[in-house]
Amino acid sequence: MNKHDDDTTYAIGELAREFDITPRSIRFYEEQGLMSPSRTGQNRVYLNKDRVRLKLILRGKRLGFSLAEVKTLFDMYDSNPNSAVQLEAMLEMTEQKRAVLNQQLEDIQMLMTELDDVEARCREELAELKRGKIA
Amino acid sequence: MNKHDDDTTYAIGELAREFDITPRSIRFYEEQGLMSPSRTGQNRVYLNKDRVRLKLILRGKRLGFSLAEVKTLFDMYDSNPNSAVQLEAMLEMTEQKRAVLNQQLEDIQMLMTELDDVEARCREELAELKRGKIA
DNA sequence: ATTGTAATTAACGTTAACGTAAACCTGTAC
DNA sequence: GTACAGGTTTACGTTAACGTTAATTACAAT
Repeated sequence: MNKHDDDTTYAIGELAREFDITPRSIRFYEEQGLMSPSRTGQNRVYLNKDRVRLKLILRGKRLGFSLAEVKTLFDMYDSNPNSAVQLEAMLEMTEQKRAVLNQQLEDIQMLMTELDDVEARCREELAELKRGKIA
Repeated sequence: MNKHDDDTTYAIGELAREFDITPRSIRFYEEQGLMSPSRTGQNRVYLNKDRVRLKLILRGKRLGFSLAEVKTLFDMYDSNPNSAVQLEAMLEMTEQKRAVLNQQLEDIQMLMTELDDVEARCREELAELKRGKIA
């Protein structure tokens, strides 16, 4: 029996704490059509599949996907699971993100070099100040 | 004589086309205190130093810096480059940014790895589909 | 003189992803 | 029974970085 058994249920606050987000965010994801938990009376009850969905949403965000993009992927998966079309759409999206990340890497390298320059000039001027050359 | 000679001037539309942004954006950067081009009558005239600034702004954006953060950096660089206090403040700032950039590098590496995983699983499932194992 | 192109300021509109406040219900603890 | 800790809906507020008119100006060509 696993800790995250299939019939374990969660309140909204529990999930919020576990993933370090606010209940508001979770309700917002539902409002955007990304989750649809069941209810007990008026209270939301989350099953393990909902928890997994939430995890996927957050990972998507970390990967730089917007909620709308995540929803697109979910919808495709829900309507036609494991279809070649859906898988290829997914691949296309990851490729895109990869390109963005590569661009960012390049930019960071360049900025690092510039930081080196600025820093070097700073240190030089500081040294001259201390030698009293400018005072 | 370089193509981007020191006394070459640019109209706002030229810069916009060169960097593939709108004139509105350039005016907005000025409004935020990131640039201050000179004027001919009421028209903005950009020199090479302005062009360089714009380049830096856009690189900052690609790096995920907000315009406010870029402005902070500019202000530091512009203000009193000869005072020891300012120089050391600048050094501290660059060190901080360097730390942030290193963190971002790490994050990007991790995201890349995650993308690799997602992609690999996609390709596997696609392969199985094509072998007719699921059909 | 008119058309066209590029520039200007001013000011309201937009998007994403929630934050925040109000007013309410509800089960458990004391 | 009352306080409290959680849950609920509704709905307006927030931030960044521009977009999008509108109304006007100025110069260049036909």
